[in-house]
Amino acid sequence: MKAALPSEQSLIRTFRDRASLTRLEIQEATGLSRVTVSQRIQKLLTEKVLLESKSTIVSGGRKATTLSLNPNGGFVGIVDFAATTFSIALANLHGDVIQNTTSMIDISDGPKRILPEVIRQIKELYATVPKSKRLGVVVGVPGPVDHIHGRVVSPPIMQGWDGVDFIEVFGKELSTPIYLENDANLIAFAEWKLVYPDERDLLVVKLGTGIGSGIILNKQLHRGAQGAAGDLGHVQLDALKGSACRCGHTDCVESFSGGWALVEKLNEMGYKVKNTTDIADLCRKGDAKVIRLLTEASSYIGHAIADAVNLLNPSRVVIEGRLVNATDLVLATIKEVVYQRAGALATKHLTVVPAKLGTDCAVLGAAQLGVDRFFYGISDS
Amino acid sequence: MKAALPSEQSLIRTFRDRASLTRLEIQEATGLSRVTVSQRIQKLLTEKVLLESKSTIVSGGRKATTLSLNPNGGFVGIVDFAATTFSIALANLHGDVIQNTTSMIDISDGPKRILPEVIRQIKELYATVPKSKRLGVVVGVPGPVDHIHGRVVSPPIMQGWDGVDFIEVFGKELSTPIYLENDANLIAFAEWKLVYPDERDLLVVKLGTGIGSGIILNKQLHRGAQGAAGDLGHVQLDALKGSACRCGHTDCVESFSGGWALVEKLNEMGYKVKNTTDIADLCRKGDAKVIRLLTEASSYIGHAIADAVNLLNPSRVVIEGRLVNATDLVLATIKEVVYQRAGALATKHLTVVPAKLGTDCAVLGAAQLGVDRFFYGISDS
DNA sequence: AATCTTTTGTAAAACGCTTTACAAATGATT
DNA sequence: AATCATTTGTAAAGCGTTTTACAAAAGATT
Repeated sequence: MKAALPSEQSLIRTFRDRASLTRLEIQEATGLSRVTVSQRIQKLLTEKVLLESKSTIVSGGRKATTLSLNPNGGFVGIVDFAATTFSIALANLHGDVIQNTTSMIDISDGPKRILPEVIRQIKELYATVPKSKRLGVVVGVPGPVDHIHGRVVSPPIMQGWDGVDFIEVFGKELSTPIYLENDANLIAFAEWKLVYPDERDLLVVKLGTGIGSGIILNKQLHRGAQGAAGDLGHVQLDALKGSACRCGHTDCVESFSGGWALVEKLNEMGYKVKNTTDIADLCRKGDAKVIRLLTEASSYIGHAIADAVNLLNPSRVVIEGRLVNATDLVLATIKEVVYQRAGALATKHLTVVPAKLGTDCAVLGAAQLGVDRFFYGISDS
Repeated sequence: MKAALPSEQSLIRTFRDRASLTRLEIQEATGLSRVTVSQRIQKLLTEKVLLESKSTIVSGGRKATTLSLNPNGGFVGIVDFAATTFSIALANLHGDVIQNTTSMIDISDGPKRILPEVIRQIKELYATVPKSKRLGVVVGVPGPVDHIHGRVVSPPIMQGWDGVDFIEVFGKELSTPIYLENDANLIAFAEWKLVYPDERDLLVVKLGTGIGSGIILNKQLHRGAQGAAGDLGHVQLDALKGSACRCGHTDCVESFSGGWALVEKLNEMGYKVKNTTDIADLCRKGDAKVIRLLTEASSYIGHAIADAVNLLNPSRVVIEGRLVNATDLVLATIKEVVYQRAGALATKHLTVVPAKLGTDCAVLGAAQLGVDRFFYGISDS
């Protein structure tokens, strides 16, 4: 395949932000001349990269024909690991997830027992897309990712996975580009691209078994020098004196407010809970003790977020997690603490909202990330 | 003046990073063809935008002629406000500060008493550069900057300056573009461009009367949604219970570790100190009590930096301020706390160093910022 | 001094895109 | 049905750039 013309590239790229466009809108968006746009579109239509459809735009003159990207022009494979599940999915160029199967696992069983089945499934799914339309596979993992070496680094909930070279393993099996990404970043990416695409500086906090965050700054995912950015859960608070965290430190926010810590505490208090879903259920039943604990936990989370707001001054903070919807007090407490502790200027126009997307958020984010690769090439997004 | 060709733009832009280049190097850097480079350079040489000089590069063949940007092709005016001084300076296209006069003031005297003299001085200096070579004036202020409206917003040490429209005021007087910038950002920009130009993610902490920081992320200055990013000084620590900060909150790092707080504390302890210079002198004399206080202050600063490192995962942290050089214990304590409290992955390749540039750092940063505007146009840097 | 290597200049052809100009399509308005 | 507004197509000329090809300059090496 010969290299595409620069005009063709930028023309296609305009379809990243808007699903359908008229020729005129493409002219404005790309800055290309009418002639060039006309020529390129004709070519792309015969190649079936673009599709034509009559629009309904009434403008007093000839109706503009609307163009949209053929969603079947390319597909992204998705492998998303979580603590207790993994998902194998497929997305098209619109970022629509057109296939998605989730299987239960215990991730701490380690790669030797889990990887073969994962590889079998993704191989089977990815084989269904024609070779020329394979854009790559995005792999999401619940731990810090070293992007240079393509592996997870000392991930607290992925015991036995330290140093596994995902890019090597999946790349060899699938012979396609592999993009490894931390799941908090995937969630942030999803909320950004699908819900708040115009936001420039966005902080997405993930409250789950662990506590993490994905950071969008200047319309880019910020990963940090080692891919460890966004580690909100291990901000240390003196108020938590002596509280041991699974990360090896003490006094981390997560050591009190992380899902695993709450489960531990509640079991000590005589409850029988296994995970955050159980805790959420107790909240919904109105259990005062549980709600009190969760409120205290929220206030510590608020501390960490307030620090982040002081430092980054985002325009919006999104809070994701099952517990956010368990009781209004979680979000209310976080908001209260953030507005109280962070600086006046940084909080003046700050919005703190719950996440809009649901449980498949990470898969959606992976789809968006994979699609981005198609539009913008190998570069970072 | 007609619009410059795109090739000319990108050709000139290569001189932002390297002072002198051969034609071959320019070809590689721009990706332009030899012919175009040849033609454009000839034009730029006759226009005296570029200067030619024999190089000493020995390569076994004809020696390459080295080209450099004529530093007198444009000039940046600089106004830098600090708590007790203001500087009026002029820089050329190399970013060299070729004029710099500093005057003593008390910034809390307010704009009505201070601005007239500042305007008189910058007007006089800026008038010395020919109209066609005026690139604009960079104004540095010790407070948060609202970039949209061009004013400082509730600056703690700039009493009476809240809401002053710097862009309006200086713009009208000088009829030239005005760029308003927070001084911590200027310092960060200077350390980045002049000392660590290859660093992608850099945190520069400024320890002075107040405590602030400038953040370089993804090779860009991160200002935040309201220009309030980098507010490290008002991270709140529970360990400082009840300590009142001048920002109106309590328990801020600055309320203990800021220069003003240390001065207060030492005076209460019976010392007679006016500013951080006095404190530094006491440290150098080996006063154990002062050193102990400063060490404790450093540990709190370390807490705030550790949080920032967890969140941003920069590859380097630079600490600026008079007190850093007062005793080795400041940097040592900060390092110790950061490495202990921040995550293992984020600190594994982290370097914490004292600032290389001296007291004129902000002016140097303003020069670099102004020069950037020349190279990259109106866009952010 | 002759040769080699590397840098630089120049001219001609080709390419991608823009500009300009004219024309046609298509639906709304009168 | 005639007119108008808007969108779209096409052809020709021009501009900036690249590619190709040939040549010259200038210092190092032999």
